[in-house]
Amino acid sequence: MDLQNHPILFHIRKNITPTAEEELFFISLLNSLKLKQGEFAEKAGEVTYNFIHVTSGCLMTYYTDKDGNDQVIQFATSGWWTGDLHSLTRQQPSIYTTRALADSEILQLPKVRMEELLDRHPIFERYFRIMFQNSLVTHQNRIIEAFTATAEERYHNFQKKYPQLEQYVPLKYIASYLGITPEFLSKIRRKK
Amino acid sequence: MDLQNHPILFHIRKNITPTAEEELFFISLLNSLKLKQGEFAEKAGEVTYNFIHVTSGCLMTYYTDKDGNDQVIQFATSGWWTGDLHSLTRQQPSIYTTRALADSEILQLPKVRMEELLDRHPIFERYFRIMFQNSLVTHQNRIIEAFTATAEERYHNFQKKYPQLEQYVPLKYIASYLGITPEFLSKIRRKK
DNA sequence: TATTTTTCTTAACCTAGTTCAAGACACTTT
DNA sequence: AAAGTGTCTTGAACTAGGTTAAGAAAAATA
Repeated sequence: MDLQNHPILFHIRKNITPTAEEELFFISLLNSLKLKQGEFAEKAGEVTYNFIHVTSGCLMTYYTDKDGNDQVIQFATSGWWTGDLHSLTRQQPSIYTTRALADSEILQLPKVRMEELLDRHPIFERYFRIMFQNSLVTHQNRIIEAFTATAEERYHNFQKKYPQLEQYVPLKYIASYLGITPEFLSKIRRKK
Repeated sequence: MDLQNHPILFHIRKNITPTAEEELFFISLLNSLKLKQGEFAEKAGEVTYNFIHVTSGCLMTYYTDKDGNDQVIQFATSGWWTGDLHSLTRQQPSIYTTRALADSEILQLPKVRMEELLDRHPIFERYFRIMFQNSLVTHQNRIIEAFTATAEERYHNFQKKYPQLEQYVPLKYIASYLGITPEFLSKIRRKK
């Protein structure tokens, strides 16, 4: 896809109005990448620190605990940002893994380049501030949901939020996202 | 407390380096307020949209669902920001309530003034971007914890994270924060 | 000091969700 | 077509945590 005319620019222009030069600089920092289903964009333990924008397809970001259990943090469909904020903030290896659930196109913004961007063109601070602020609302809602809704309610909310995902995402990842076992998700499905 | 020399300025200077004029302007937007234990800083349904910085004491922010159940989202001790991001972002009445758990001193930054601040002095975008980014890490950890840890583990993590809170926060709010009933928290406590 | 109100604990019973183990279904690959 | 592999379902037994209701302790008020 042509980077000079990439959909991400339209998203940016909804929130801020950079100059042509600033846009060009931003674009120059990005790695454009195609992932096949199952491929990794970022692996836990590595020190890559990319911030990732999903152009098309779908990625998931998950955390693996000491017992080897995966906990899916989020699904990122087109137009979303994802990545390991934790390691982006501190100087530590990534604790999350980001992986393609379908053939996907992504843009990678490496940590150091993001810092470069924000130092040189502080106008982008606003863009990321708004993005983080919105993301925080989503996360707060997820916390409320986790504590107050039943597994069945969470499942129906998931279906509303990601209408087409269920068709190609293996059930075990959906179950993980919902915080239940695959077996129990199977039982919920049967009831319908 | 003297606003010109307020601890919040030291926190700001750790992240950005505003001019004296910018600092003064920021300070001029803040309402300084003392709350007695039990008093409200923000009530659900109202249209105040304050962003709140806790100078001393402790506040909690909670969500009340249609059945009248409270879900505590976070405790904010000194140095923290809190408030209703949801209504801060959209033009809707607040869905969260923020209340003092102990006598507290706070700074209120009304939504419209925050916008004014960011428009006039974009350097503060960076300050809030960093703040939201850090907050997001905290929220992500809480989601992982909610789904992977047992109630007992969450309780012990809570004790580590907020060492002195348990002494003056009513058990029902701690239970709510942990996503369990007060009765079950009582059972967990007995085991020790 | 007595009284009322709120907070916390205990116990008996109940349920949402887990664990384990067996099959069923859908795929590739041969 | 057979055989192998991964994904999904089903069921029986179990456990973490909820519900209800009663009482104990503590704090507020008279």
